[in-house]
Amino acid sequence: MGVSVKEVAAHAGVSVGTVSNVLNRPEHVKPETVERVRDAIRLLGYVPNGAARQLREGRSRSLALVVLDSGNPFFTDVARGAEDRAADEGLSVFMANSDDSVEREERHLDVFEQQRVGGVLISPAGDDLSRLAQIRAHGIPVVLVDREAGESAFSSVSVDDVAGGALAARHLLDTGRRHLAFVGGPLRIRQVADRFQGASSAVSADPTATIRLFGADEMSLDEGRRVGEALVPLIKEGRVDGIVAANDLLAIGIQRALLFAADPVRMPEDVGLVGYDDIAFAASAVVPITSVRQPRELIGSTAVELVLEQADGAAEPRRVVYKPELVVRESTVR
Amino acid sequence: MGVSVKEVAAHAGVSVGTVSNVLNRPEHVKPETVERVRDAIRLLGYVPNGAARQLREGRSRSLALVVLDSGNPFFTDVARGAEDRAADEGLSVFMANSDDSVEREERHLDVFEQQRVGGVLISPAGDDLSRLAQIRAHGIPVVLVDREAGESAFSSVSVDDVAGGALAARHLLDTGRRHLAFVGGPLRIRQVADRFQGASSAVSADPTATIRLFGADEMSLDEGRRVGEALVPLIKEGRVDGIVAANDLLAIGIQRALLFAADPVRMPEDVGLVGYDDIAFAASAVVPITSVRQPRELIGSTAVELVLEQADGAAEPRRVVYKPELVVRESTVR
DNA sequence: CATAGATTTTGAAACGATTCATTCACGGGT
DNA sequence: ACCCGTGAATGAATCGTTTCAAAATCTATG
Repeated sequence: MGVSVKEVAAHAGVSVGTVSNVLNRPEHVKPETVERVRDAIRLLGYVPNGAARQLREGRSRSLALVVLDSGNPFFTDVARGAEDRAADEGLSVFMANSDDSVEREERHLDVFEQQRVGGVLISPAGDDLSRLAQIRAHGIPVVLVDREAGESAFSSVSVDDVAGGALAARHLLDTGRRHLAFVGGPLRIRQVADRFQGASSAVSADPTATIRLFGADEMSLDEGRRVGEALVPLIKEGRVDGIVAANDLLAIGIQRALLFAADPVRMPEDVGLVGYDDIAFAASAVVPITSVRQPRELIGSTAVELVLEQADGAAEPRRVVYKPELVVRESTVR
Repeated sequence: MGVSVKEVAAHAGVSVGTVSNVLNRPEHVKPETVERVRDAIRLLGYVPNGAARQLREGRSRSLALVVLDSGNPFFTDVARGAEDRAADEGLSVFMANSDDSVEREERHLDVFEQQRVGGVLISPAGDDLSRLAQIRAHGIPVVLVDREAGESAFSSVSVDDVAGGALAARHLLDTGRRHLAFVGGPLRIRQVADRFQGASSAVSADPTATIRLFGADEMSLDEGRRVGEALVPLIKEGRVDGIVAANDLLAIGIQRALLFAADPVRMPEDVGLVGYDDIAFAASAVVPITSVRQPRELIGSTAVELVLEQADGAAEPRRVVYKPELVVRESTVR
């Protein structure tokens, strides 16, 4: 069926060892021979068998990336960053989508573990990291993405959501707002809780300012619209003049509700709005929305970095935490 | 380093062959022995080495899915359909993103070919299918997704864009509109050209109706807004009363421009709007947008089906073409 | 021209699972 | 007591690569 080194070797009149050397250490082979072997490879259409190579080498030339939602641009960008960094190293990245399901995640991890991938970058679906500990115990480096390692001794790359929440709130205060609303939920999602905490602490630093939590059942457009409708009268009465949304979908929903109310709210005059994540839709909303941006590609490339660290030399696990950044648009200033 | 069948066999007091049988054909092994071997596996934390298995078996238990844009919900859903169907077969799916770049695609295909995946599902980036022909020549089934095979003898799964365009236009005509605008471009994208052609032919069947093409440089929100602004006066003058957008991003941009014009256009009263793809944002637009939906998960599962056909028994390549479906919302009827 | 040293090339062993022809064990029938 | 059949278990051969000690070849030098 397939063409193997053996055929190539025969065709080029050399030994299999030499073919392998041409493939992996051409500088140790006489240029003339390299030429001859390469010709044979081309002629026969030889493609090395990854399984055999991997079996011999013990570890594979690829990394696994398991994300919660492959449709989320956040993860798309993380993936891009990871792939680019991995390519520098001659590694490839297999991406898998757990879709927030623990079983799907489990299935993918099984495959990757059997495949003996060189490392796993994962944004875990549940709270149980024991499976990951197992994988690491089998010698495969694991790096948590967008989640701090906490007690567990994993390397991790994450973004400081407390700082992000503070950034958003402080910007609203700095632009003259005094009574903020934080929209987000459910609070059991750590990211949401952290962002709220950050916003709260920024507000409490200013005795003239207040903040109030408006719970959301999910982080969606429609939920944003629902909450937005409830906010309209409060804004009209001057009891809310700034809104921090826990993500951009909520923010967009909120904006729609405000702008399309029977008696529309003006933005940024009557109220300032800050979203979170800086998705593409935030920039092209009716009134472009100020948003907190996470260094997405950087997260991906750093994650690969940490996997590599763990791989060669069992370095100490490291936890990298990036600071988010504010992208100011017309929803808060003109 | 790793635990292999050998250790498991030793620990359970059986031969390696028996361990393998427990893994693959437990019904041929005495229940008592199965038990003993399973205990040993659990105790030692044995994980089969996929590379070794694959080397011996010749082909891998996984499929590759290469998409143009992993952020596009279309492909996310295709992937889900493919994964589910593959899981039924005990196969896993590795997803890779070519990001519309021929080199990225090339890199991924190299890896997959070396990995000897069981099949490749791909939405190719360029027009050159020779690399894919090569892969197939090496015994790996290839199925084109969202692109017809044309001359080439590949299996393919696609959706009839001509029918989709016709569906959109006819719906506008059926709801009383007479003068349509088709917004989309560039026309070298086959999908766009087909949709336009379908819309045109539907219109030409009705002598009282007209259709006019409004070119777009890209299929984005902002471009939609730009074209939308140009459409406002035409609608006001009654020279356009129905719009077919080549995708939902354009449609959303157009809607924004119309609703936020100095003298806003009413929808659906003054104009009807139909988008294409039925992305989530279409349903939650300010005025929810009627859209043409493609059977996305079905496309994925069918693609896997076709790969399997090609794999066992070298069946004739098949081309499956699905009909799209119209999802009616408030942008065309109240 | 002999030889040490450097450069190339060789080919067998190893990686870990599956396969399959062969051997083993155990009853039942005569 | 013997033979046969059936179900269970064995283990050597195999897949395609990489590695590395050893062999072969070449180069420079005395």
